[in-house]
Amino acid sequence: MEIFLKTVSALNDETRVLLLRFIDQHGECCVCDLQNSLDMIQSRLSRHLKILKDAGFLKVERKGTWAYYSIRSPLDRFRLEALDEIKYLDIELPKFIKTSQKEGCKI
Amino acid sequence: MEIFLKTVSALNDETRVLLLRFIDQHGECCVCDLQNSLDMIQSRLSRHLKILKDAGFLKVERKGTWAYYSIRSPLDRFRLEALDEIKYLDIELPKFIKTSQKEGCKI
DNA sequence: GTAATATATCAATATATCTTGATGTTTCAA
DNA sequence: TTGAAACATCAAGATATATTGATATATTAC
Repeated sequence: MEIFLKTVSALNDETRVLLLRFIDQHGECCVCDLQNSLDMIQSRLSRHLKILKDAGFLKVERKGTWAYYSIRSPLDRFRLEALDEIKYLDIELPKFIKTSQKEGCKI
Repeated sequence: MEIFLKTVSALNDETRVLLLRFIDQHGECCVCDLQNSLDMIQSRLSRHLKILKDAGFLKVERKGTWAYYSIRSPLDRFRLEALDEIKYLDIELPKFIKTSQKEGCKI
């Protein structure tokens, strides 16, 4: 029950649904990319990423000071279905603004 | 997005997960049956049933003063998956105490 | 009509969650 | 080792949600 509720409560926020959709669409993103692309302040973003990670949707890989978040794989059936459901929501997806590695981030 | 969040937030509560599981298991239940079986006060129950109904999981049929709640059919894919996920949670399901119609309810 | 029963809704309080700005931590480069 | 960048976490306030007891509505029996 606990795990189910953690999974569901992670989905229960518009910001996180957008994050999932965005990362699912674009693949691996670092936090500063997400900050730029989604126009969110860093603490807010960090919090939501943690919630999605703890709920089993995302994984992180650290490279130096960067943290790259991507969809965890494999996902179990229910999480996959959720992701699929989100894919077909009518969300206006912001453009991916990639700053990391290109010219440094300096957010 | 709104509908998805409504669906998900309906799932985001232990009481409602139990309710869904119970009604899914036993079929049509009236509120007083649920009160007896799940040992919940009526206002609390009524509120949660309304949330589940508004989120598309349940339907109500009124017979006289009784309100019979059951799983809405057909359910879309995501709601079905959610219900299925709930079915395999390790929930201790209370016994169904049927009072309605047998000898009147008088809760 | 009146009373009683089943259910729904409201109001108040308690609890959880989200947002923001400030502060910590880690890594890298000079 | 010092400074800067990327990220995480904390504290405070704002907002949302859950619980309870009280009240409202609707239906039935008399």
